Amino acid sequence: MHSAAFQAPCYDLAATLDCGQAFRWKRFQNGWEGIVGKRWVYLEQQNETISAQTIVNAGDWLWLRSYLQLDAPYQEIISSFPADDSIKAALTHCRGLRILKQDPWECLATFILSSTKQIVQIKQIVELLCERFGDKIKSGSGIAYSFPGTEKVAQISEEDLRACKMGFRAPYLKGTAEIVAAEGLDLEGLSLAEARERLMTLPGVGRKIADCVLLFAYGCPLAFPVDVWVMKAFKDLYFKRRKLNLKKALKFSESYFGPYGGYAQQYLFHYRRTILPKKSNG
DNA sequence: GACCAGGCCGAGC
DNA sequence: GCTCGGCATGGT
Repeated sequence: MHSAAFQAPCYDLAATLDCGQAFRWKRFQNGWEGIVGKRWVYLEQQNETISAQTIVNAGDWLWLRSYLQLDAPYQEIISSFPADDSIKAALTHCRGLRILKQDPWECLATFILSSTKQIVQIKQIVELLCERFGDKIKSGSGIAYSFPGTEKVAQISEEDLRACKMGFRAPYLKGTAEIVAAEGLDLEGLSLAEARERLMTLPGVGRKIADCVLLFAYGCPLAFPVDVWVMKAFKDLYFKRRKLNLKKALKFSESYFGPYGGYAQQYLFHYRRTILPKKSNG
């Protein structure tokens, strides 16, 4: 076992790992187990410290610092939000919620699988895909599985993919895997709009999924995924007596929330999904 | 059983 | 440009 400890002030590890931006973390012992790249990792938080354990040599741990975004300018981020009552409430509800920096292919693939699925189901589909087609990895509880790469997924038959319960998303995943295996996924040097446009050429990838990938894997803090929960949050909090459609929501998302809008999005998403539904779901 | 889920795509206006 | 139905499957 290899261990390390990291200072992590204002970091809510549980909220961050379980808020629906990543789908492979599981509660384990007093913390969380997951796979980052080809490594199994156990994470545990105690106050302002996050401790980590791996089975294989963890090297300099920079891969984990990057994944957890431990060096993100958190105070700068949250103080850049508009100071309205809705943002304040969302911040109070989940202070310390962070945005991870995931592997681009895994993020892209899992969000292709996410459309019109509940988060618990997305996790099940991803787990099946990894168990059947990922590489075996030693874990703290026995065996875990890596996320299968583009070449691997491109080789799987649509039938076998559907058997992982992904339904109509199977040809999208396979098609995107084929393209990314051949062409890569390098968005270096592209503007946000160009990167989004490029991602949206892939099968099964529209505006929402493109923005998820840009926010959760490429570190673009202006990407702002608008999904059903964000629409509900906007209606409840910002468009109470006004009509709202997707186009208006996108315009509002781009103009109102500032340079770290994507972070604000995640706070509103988590707030609306975990607190407000108990009051009303319309 | 009805309704909905971190949507996208193609057809028809 | 827009709206709308279809798409698989399982949770609530």
